[in-house]
Amino acid sequence: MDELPTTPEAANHASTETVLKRAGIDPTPLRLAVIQVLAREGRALPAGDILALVQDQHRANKVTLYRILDLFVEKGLARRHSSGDRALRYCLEPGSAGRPHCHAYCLRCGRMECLPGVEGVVDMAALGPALAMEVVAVEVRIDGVCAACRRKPSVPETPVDAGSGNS
Amino acid sequence: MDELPTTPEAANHASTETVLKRAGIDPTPLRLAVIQVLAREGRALPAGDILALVQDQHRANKVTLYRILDLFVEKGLARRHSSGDRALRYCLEPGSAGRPHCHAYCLRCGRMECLPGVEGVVDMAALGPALAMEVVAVEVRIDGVCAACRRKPSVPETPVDAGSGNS
DNA sequence: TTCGTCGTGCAACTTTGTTGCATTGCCCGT
DNA sequence: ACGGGCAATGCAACAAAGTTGCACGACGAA
Repeated sequence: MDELPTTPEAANHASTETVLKRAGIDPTPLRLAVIQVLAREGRALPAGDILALVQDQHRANKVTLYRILDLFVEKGLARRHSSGDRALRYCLEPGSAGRPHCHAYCLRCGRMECLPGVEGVVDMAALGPALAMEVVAVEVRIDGVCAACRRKPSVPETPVDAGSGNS
Repeated sequence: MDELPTTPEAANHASTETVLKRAGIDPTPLRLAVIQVLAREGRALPAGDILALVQDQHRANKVTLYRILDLFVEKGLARRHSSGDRALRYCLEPGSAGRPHCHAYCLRCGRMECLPGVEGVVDMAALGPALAMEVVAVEVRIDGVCAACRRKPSVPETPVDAGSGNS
């Protein structure tokens, strides 16, 4: 299947090329590299990280990367999300199109994992009355400390906001 | 009452000064101006907007503003949120401390309104299995077009991201 | 061939936020 | 009153993320 699975073995040239073509995107080497990085990582990455990973194989410019990411977002292949830090993050739409998903952001290591879809998680009716809005998207982000980081000796590394001089 | 109500008439000097003191913050003129702007607006504002509003009354420097906002966040008076655009936004904790709330972000005019608390809106259990995380905060943002903007003739001004929606 | 378009690159720029350091004013102990 | 220290603020320079303008090469169509 070429439904953009995010498992590593699926991040091969053939399937990603098909995905690009079906989205109406010319599958250039750089675009293939970008989508393969996104598929391989399977989580929301800041553009800088994507660039670094792509540059492992290709000479690539950040402007071109931003343009490719914009194109992916515009064509519905990828999604742009805000994390707790300053950089926007990009991830593939896992599974079929248009199904938004939540994210888990680790305040300590900065990883942002994709979680299942937002349906059944957010009760839109619960905020319906206050929400006289035509809803386009729902962004849900869980901030916390991931399992891997909790196992670590908890070095206070001031990831986003922590100990900036308490009192 | 000095519980940080966000109604305009409550954004007076006396109540905000009390709020600051009770949070252990020395109520300087600038800090009072900042918290009064936040209380008066009652929504999540980017630092740039806050600075502009504060500067209507005070000479103020952006560095000082950022430090004041950091202090408010650290003391639990205000919250920092990411909007669809690049700037972080700040709003007061409406009501009592520690109760997080959702936001509605208008893609057209950029206003970000505060909505009721997140309890009852996000079903944490629904993503519990996938979430081996110590949860620190939950950020919920509804992106869409607010009622006021829908009534307008809909100038296509591509404010942040428009067409990035569902497929 | 020539033209136009597309993909990419480079440099310069903008926006947002941060850091380092100086200045001011207040409190406190003497 | 005096002087030291500290908290609050300001200024300038910096830093990171992202954007804009323009150039250049490849490639297909006329």
